[in-house]
Amino acid sequence: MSDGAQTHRPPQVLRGMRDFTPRQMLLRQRVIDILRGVFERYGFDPIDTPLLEYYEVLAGKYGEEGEKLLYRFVDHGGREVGLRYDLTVPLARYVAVHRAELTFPFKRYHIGPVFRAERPQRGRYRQFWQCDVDVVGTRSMLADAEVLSVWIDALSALGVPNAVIHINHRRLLEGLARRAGVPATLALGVYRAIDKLEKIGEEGVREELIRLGVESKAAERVLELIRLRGEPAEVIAAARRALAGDDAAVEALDELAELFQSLEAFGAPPGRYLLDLSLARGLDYYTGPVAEVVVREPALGSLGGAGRYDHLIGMFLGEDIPATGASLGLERLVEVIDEHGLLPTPETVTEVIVVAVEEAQRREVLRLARELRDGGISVETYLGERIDLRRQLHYAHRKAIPLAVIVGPDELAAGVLTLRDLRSGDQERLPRAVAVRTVQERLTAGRP
RNA sequence: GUGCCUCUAGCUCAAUUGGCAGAGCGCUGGACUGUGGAUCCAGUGGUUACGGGUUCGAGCCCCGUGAGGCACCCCA
Repeated sequence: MSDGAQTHRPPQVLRGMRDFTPRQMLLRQRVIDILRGVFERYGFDPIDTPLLEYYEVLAGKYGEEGEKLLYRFVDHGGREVGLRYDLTVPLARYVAVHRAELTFPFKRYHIGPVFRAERPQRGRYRQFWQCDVDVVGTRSMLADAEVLSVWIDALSALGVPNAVIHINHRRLLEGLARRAGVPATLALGVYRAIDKLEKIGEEGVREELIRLGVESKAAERVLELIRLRGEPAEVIAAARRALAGDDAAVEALDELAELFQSLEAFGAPPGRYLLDLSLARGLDYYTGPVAEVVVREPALGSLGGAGRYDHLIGMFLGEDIPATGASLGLERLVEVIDEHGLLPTPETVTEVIVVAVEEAQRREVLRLARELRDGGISVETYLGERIDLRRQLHYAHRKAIPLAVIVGPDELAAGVLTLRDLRSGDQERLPRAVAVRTVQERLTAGRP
């Protein structure tokens, strides 16, 4: 607050962070409500954790690239702290802290903001919300299948069109690199390269592999393998032939076979997911099946990432507790929903405004508002200084409030009300006694 | 984090080679004393993102900062 004279800046939000209008908040809340509903129908319970963690808790979990994106600073007590980068590492810390009181397998969902110091772009912010479900304490592929089934239910509950879940397995990826004869030191770069298959094509991947120092024969074998994609059973069979003899890879294929069987048993429609041997995923802590949900229109990259991380919790505990989970990005979901006009959202929560024609009806207006609120209706009365019917209706129109109840001297004398539908312009007179019921009827009638 | 592009009224955008900052929409008031959304009339609109430099003169040229966008990197 001292050098304000030199850098005069208009009031502004920080890069990559934003304000939300009432309309945006109403949409976000609706999306969250839908997700919560799906999560809870599977028996996931909510938890929350602090936005701030000891830096040490977050350090060394995300790989070199991820580490650079951590918000890190020293608090007034001299502690090294960091803003959480995802909800998975805080969960691991949570499990380590609360281990004794948890019932395993522990199923929780967690919805809240996370922070990454990236360069912002469309659908990419420095503060964004993740919506996670995780199962802690079991190696069963049933758990992996369940979180993906949650995804599928969530996406269909939101009406997101053409979202496809790409699934792969970390140890399959490793086997693939081994089989192709890629030296272990190059493996990470190889994963990164093949993950770009969709974006830069086979030719691009080949070039990048060569540039990394992979021999051209090895590069060719990698390309052959990642070309496999599609109907899980077929891809698994083909991969079994290609990777026969590699025990770790075969085991990964067994796990995937089990996962896909379970997924089918969960009732997941076949078109929504596929086995994609080119999917890599960057986060260091994944150890088993990994998945990503992508949507083509608009092209935002992925809407979510998922995977198994059997050693992460062990980093806090000294003893491994296996876990698997799936995460959805709220702002990217909202972006898709907006783009396609799914989930039409009102401008305001107000369902009806009660207006007085003259000062003399003000008390009656408040009394009526009370009754309507007691009937579960969202009601407002005009709070401006001047009672003026025109002004009040203009206000209601601007806020897109659907109904107006008008009380003037005539209505008061006759014990009736005027109910105006601002959407259609229709207007009716009704006895005071049926006000609440009629307003409720008109509200549900006008709703799609 | 690297590179490139952009920033003018609340919004969308104009402004000749450097020469008086404009329009539409919106907003406010009125025509309309019990009726929003239509029409008409009048009014309101600016530290040209911010700070500096060059120049007689900068929205325009130069430097820095901030924010947005695109690509890379990475990812939700």
